[in-house]
Amino acid sequence: MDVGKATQELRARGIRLTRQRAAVLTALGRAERGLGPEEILYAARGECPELGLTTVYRALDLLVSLGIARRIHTSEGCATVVGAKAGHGHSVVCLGCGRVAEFSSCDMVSVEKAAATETGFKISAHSLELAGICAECQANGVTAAVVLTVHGD
Amino acid sequence: MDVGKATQELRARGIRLTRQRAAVLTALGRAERGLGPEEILYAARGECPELGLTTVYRALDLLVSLGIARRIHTSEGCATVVGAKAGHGHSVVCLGCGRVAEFSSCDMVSVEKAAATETGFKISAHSLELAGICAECQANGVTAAVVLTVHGD
DNA sequence: GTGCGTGCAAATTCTTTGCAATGCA
DNA sequence: TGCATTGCAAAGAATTTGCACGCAC
Repeated sequence: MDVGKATQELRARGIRLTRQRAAVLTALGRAERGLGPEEILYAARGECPELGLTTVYRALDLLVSLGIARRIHTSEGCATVVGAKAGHGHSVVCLGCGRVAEFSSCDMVSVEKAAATETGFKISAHSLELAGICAECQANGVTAAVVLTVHGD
Repeated sequence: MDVGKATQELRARGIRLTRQRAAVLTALGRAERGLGPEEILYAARGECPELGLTTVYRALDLLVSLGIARRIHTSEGCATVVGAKAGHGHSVVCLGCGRVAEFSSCDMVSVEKAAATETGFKISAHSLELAGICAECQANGVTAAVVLTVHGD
């Protein structure tokens, strides 16, 4: 996530950039993994010690609704949040270390067409999340899914 | 979901088929939408009046872990459960009426390859959910997303 | 009969809300 | 300065756990 871009986005929408929100943005920007509310609180307090958990919840709702952050869904829960690149994108979660990366090249046309044929639905949106082993864990020989598994298949 | 197949699956694994579990299975089998724990409780009490909410939670955990049911993730929450067809499959949620259908033809090879190239991850699993308008809602001219939106994009 | 499974109630989380005080624009 | 935003504490939801009893196998 690009913190600079994100703050611009807030300003552009006339939303106040408070110290609290800046701290949450910084925490999300620094994290390589998805973070839960408590983790964000802890991480962001380095920059803004008086930050409260309530504010973290409110800031996350805001950032997610603006598309600046994205929720990810793991078997550990669905409250985890990562910073998002601009534009359409999806997450890949590392099954070894929990690291989250993003990718944007999701050509779902053929899959959506197949699903439409099979179900009779007119498809208009997709929610996609991949899981695997990140480059670093591959290098370290980590192969097993230890920490996280994605929901569904 | 095929309730008969599901009960066989339980027996095959040596798991007791109690009246409570049977009632939950029936409720899931009858529903065309995803159901939350309370809804399942209510629906299943027709068949098993003394059923408790705790048991519903426990039964759902069991069924999901066996792949007999699947959780779906909407903006309304992530506790919703549908019965699953056997084998690998994904859900399509109707944005008009909430109905859930399943499809199995998900050829993610090219998408996963693209993601692997972009992120350096070795992809091993995917979690996919589609949203759109079901055939019936299309026929009724329902076009807008009223009730549900999927998380993410 | 033997345990696994259950229901209830209580305990834990997790998340949201009310409201006075604060601080960004 | 004005009003959005915050922090705290308290309310509310959602989910889990402990334990004695009941029932499927």
